[in-house]
Amino acid sequence: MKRKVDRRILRTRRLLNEALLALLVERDYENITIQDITEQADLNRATFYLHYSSKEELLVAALEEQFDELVASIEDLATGQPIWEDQTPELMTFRHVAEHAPLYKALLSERGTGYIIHRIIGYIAAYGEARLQEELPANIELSFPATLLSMHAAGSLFALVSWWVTNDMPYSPEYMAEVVLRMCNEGTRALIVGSETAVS
Amino acid sequence: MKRKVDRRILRTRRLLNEALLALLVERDYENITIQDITEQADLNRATFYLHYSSKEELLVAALEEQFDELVASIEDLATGQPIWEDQTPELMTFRHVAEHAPLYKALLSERGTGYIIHRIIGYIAAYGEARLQEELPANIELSFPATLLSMHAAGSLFALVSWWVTNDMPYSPEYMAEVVLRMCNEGTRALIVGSETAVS
DNA sequence: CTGATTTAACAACATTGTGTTGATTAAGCG
DNA sequence: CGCTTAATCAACACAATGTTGTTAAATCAG
Repeated sequence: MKRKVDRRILRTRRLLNEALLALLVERDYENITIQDITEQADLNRATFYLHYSSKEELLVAALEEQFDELVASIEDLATGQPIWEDQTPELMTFRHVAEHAPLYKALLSERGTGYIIHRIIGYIAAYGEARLQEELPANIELSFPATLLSMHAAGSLFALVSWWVTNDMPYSPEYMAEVVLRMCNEGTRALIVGSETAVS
Repeated sequence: MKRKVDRRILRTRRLLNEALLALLVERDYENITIQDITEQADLNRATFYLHYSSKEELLVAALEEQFDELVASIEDLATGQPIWEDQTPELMTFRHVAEHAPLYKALLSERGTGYIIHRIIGYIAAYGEARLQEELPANIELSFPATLLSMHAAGSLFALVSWWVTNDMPYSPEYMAEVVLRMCNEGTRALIVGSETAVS
């Protein structure tokens, strides 16, 4: 049943994997060619195509390995003894990203894969932040930086719009807008200091 | 001050713009070459380089035009008479996306520019949804689909992590995790039907 | 351990896209 | 009208792609 995987295959995939991650740190993803990867890994370029059909496929494989490592450490938390009680998955995530900062920075920053996505989310966030500063009266202040709040809302809106249009718009625009508004507004309310409920 | 732009320049840019958007609907962004674009626009390939230095630059220009159209319609709302009171920017956004569905679907779907981003957000959302179903007792139900809630949280987490690592981690992981948790949890609480506060 | 079989790795190939050049044509501007 | 400059065209060297058939190495049966 469980056929032994050829040692060469494992070795080659690992080499390609490491080569891509190494190159990602020092160069934009878009500017990394398959030639570069195989050259870095000291493999023939044709060998690449025996394992992956595109750069994207390799990147996904490499990333999933990274994520699985993160998820595994989170799962360990669930089963094992919690060292500190405040070790939430969210905190683990930020710690994990900090640990592999060069990689994630290369991957998520301006000139990486998500160039356009970044622009879109940034565009939404900038608009939201401007609107926030207009609408917030002077006597109300936020307990968190407005930028974080804007990024939160922009990310949520982007993800939901993206999911919605990709899945052929299974709900009406009105319904989706209501969901976004309620989720973001309730979250926002928690961060406002000095609102009328606080003046008890 | 305001020098008149040569009519030929405007014409060429508009043609390139339209050509790219037209091609985006029927082909993946990655598989569209500059040759294709100029061919579709009936322009010489060298002409492209007189205006843009890369495909990405053209795409950004084309998208910003789209967005500006959306923002303009929102701004109209703010100054003009509101036809219906419930026309929020969020609703306008979903309507705008629905109107240009083929373009946005091509742009945001699996095989578009944001292939990797999509995978990452999807990965986070799937994990979150699984965790949600585990932790939610049977007697508590959501007033919205769990998938929407997961996408909301995943989008928020992604945007914040992305912003954080891109800006060289200006806050501690602990602080960031607290922000994410509070914003998302408060939003989530609003969507839960049957929690103890509701059983008054 | 050994030979037969499988298949990964390789070198070489034709093809396609890129980015730039310099000379020519033609459209817009005052 | 004449000046300016955008667009065209042909040609270029270069880089990356994806696919050949061949060679070498790992696996497995006996």
